[in-house]
Amino acid sequence: MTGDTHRPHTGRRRNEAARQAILDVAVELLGSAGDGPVTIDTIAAAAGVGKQTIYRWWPSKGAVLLEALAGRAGADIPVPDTGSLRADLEAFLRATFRAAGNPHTASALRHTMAEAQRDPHAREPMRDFLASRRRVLRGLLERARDRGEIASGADLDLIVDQAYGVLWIRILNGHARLGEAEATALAGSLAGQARG
Amino acid sequence: MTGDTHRPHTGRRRNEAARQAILDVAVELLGSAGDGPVTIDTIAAAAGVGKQTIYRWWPSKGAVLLEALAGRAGADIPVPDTGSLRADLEAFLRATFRAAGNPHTASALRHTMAEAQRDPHAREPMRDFLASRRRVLRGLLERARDRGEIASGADLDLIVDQAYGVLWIRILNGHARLGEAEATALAGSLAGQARG
DNA sequence: AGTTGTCGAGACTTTCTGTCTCGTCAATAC
DNA sequence: GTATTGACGAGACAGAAAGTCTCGACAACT
Repeated sequence: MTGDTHRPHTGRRRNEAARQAILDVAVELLGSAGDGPVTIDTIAAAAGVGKQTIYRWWPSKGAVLLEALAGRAGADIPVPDTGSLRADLEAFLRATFRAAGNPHTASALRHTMAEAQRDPHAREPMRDFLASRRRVLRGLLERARDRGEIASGADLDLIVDQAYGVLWIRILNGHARLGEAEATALAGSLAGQARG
Repeated sequence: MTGDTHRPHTGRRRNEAARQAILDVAVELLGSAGDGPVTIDTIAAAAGVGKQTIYRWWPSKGAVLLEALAGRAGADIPVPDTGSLRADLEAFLRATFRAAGNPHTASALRHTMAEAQRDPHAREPMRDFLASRRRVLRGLLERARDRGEIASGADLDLIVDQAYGVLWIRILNGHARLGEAEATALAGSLAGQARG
């Protein structure tokens, strides 16, 4: 990720402060844009930046939004390793659901997922982002499997998708709450399912 | 649903053939629009209809797409009632995953879900559509609970969301297959979870 | 001092949504 | 049987937003 150009690179250097300001503003707008859409002009204006500066470094709006999201979401989610599947699952899902239940975060997730459906440049970053989140949960399950708490033939990816599936469908459709109580119930279900 | 106006209603009547043509074309375009977006002009042109005819009967593009989707999806999904939770779940999820795994249907579902995130007029129809699908699965679970196959205190809505959550996150993110094998595995997991 | 490439700013093009207008046509009222 | 009413197809129009292009200014390297 750290830029090491092989050529000496003449000319003015990229303004990292502007780059960070763009991402900061994108996260901010994504979180507080329940009503209107997040536009490039709004981002540029709020970041004190020209539009071309954005398009010089990202191929599309969706790419900016995805990088902004990936830089934040998941930052505050611990990776528990207590030695108990049930306890690990509960801690992880409670933290995850609490974060995703926050209206700002939920708004950001909704907007970015919608953007990823229409912007090809956002599809792969979104896949990468979700893959990184899934990987953490899968690692937790693998440790439980190594301890013998999960049958060795169990489909861990299916368990992972059940957990994040509940999260995403509730964020996108908003038909049910997404809080710690739901996380605890889900942890119990999944742990029981894995055991059987 | 059948229109019974109280006033005699003078003037030319609504063209039901045009209405149906619009919905047919919308479904068709939703399924085959992997690349570009589905636009109002395209729908109007393909249906041989003026744009205003669309906006006279639907408040927005999203409303058209949602009504088109709701009219088709779920039409071919049986509601099994074999007396066995495991068998019912497997039959239902296999049919559901097979339908959703079809590229045309998957494309339609992705587009509509994205549209529902940005178009307020599409949010409620989408909620209604998903609620109707969830209701079928929940009914299946309730029958199993009445038979004693599921603990009476179990959170049926959570089980429902685990099933549809897997479906939606895989449709939207495309990181894993969505076929009958996956449906069978999921049915086994959920049935085992409910039993415990 | 000259070259190169970024900077903020903003005009511009393109695409799409949703509105408005027009002349036409069908169903009811008189 | 003619007038009224309102939907019809067609398409011009306005507004929003993405993404491109150009400008003069500025910073880093030769």
